[in-house]
Parts: sequence; structure tokens; C-alpha cells
Amino acid sequence: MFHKNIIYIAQLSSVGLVGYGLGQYTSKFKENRDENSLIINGKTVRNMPGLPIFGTVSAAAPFTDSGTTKDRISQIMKYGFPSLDNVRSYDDFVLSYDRRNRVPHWVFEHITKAHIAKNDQVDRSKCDFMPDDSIHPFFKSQNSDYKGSGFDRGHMAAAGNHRIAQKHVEQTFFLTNIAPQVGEGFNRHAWNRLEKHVRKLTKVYDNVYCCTGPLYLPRKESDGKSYVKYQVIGANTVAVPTHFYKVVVGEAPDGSLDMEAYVMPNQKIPEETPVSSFMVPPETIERAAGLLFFDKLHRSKLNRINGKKL
DNA sequence: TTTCCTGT
Repeated sequence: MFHKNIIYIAQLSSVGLVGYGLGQYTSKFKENRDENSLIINGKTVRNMPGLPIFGTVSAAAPFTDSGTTKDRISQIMKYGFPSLDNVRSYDDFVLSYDRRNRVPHWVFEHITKAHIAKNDQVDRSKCDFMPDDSIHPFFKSQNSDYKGSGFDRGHMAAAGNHRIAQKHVEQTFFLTNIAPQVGEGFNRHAWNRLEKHVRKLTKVYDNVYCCTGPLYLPRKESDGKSYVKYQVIGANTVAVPTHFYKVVVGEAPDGSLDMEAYVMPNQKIPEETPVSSFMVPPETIERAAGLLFFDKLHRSKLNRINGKKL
């Protein structure tokens, strides 16, 4: 499988090279323990906080497989990283992994017409959900955590957004890109409609930038106090988010930029509910998630937020 | 169509 080609350069690089397929004991050596590290295709390219990420890449770890990987990541992350906690990059999306909750903090995609065009070479049914062995066993989710839980393994970067290559769609099935979602009425319906809406934006915008992730929102209980309460599933106690968000920016052919932001509760949603009814101010999501979206995008360049002229 | 599940 392609993920076995990944070479880990960590503190114990020789172990990382030899340790493949030897199970959980050796895999713990592959985890990079530096919170501020950035791993690009399995290579640690940055482990000093505060250094410019892409300025450091070429000096620290020259890419042997041409410069295209770096270019693609720069393109996906053009408008900034929402945070820098356990960043992982794949061929067509980038994510930050939440080791405490065993789901992503955020997943970033850059989507164009070409990425979602019909492609007979790409077959979703050939894909399998799989654990990402670049995550330390303490923090890694497994298929067994989801089995029998009653929750779907819901994609954050949607499989349907990565149809340029079979390898790309396969990588969306890494469990680092997955969170527990209510299946009936949510993942398979309302959330799927939101994903389709985002794909449709490529008809209007040349470039669509999409950030997706979970939320754990407080709820007032009968004692009048607010609590954050969420279920955990499986032996690895994977968190079941209370809500999910999407923050999307579209770049029009004339260069103008529009933003849309959505929050949906992780529950059965009535069929007739329009996608637009889940729009929220992006700042609400930033405050709730502890993230800053499109930080490098000057707000003065934004034409509209949630369809409203600024 | 795309999102998944379980049972065989």
C-alpha cells in the first residue's frame, strides 16, 4: 500500500525506516513528539516554533520527489494554517490532528472543477478506511473503535473532492481524516448536501478553499450551568463531536473573494432543512474551535460573508 | 449520485 512508502525522519530515523509492518511496538518510535513539528509526506520539516514553514523546508529536508508536493501544500494552505498542532499533509489535503480526541482539529482542501470531474480511473468502492500509522498508538483511532458504535466514519475532506487520482481518494480514508457522525439524517443526508453545495461552488469560483472540522459546544443543563458533554466510542475513546463546521472561501475569476461558514449539529436533521439555515458568522466558529481561519486573507479583500455584502 | 452501514 502507498502509505508503506512513507519514510519517517524523526529522532530515531533508522528505527523508522526498519520498523514498518512490525506492529504497534515499533510504531511508537515513529511518532514525532514535538508539538510544533510539521510533517510533510512523512518527513519532519520543521521542529522549531516560530520559524517560517516553507522557508525551512528546502534547507531542512530537500524533497526528492520533485517540488510538486511542496507546491501543492502551499496552494492548499495559501490563506494560512488555522493552527499548528500535529499537522499532517497528504497528496491533496492537509490536516491538524487532535491527539486527545482522536479526530482532526481541522482539515483543509483546495477544490477546483478538475478535482471533482468524473474520472473512470478513480473508484471509491476500492477504498478502505485505515488507521494512520504516523500517529502514536496512544492517540490513534482504529476501525474497531467505530464498529458497532452506531456512528458512521464520516469524512472531513470528502472523498468526492479528490477524484484526480486513486491515491488521492484513498488517502481521504485515513482515520486521521475521519470523525464519528450520525449516519441516517446527517452524514448520508444533510451533511452530504452541504458537501455537494461546496462542490457546486466550483461552478462559480475558479478556486474553492474549504476547512472542515468538529466542534464540542457547551449546552445548558437543568441546573442552569453550561457543560460540554460528548460521547466517546471504542477502546481508544474516540470523541463524538456535538457539531461540525465548514468555512469556505471562493476565489472568483475576477479575483474577488467570498466566504461562507456553516455549523451543523451531529444529529438527524429534517430532510427539508435548507443548507443556508446552518450559516453562522465565521467568528463564532473561530471562538468555539480555538482556530483562526484564512488568517492571511485580508478581510478588506472579502466581498461577501454568507452572501451578504460587506 | 454520494454518503455509509451490516450481513453474507
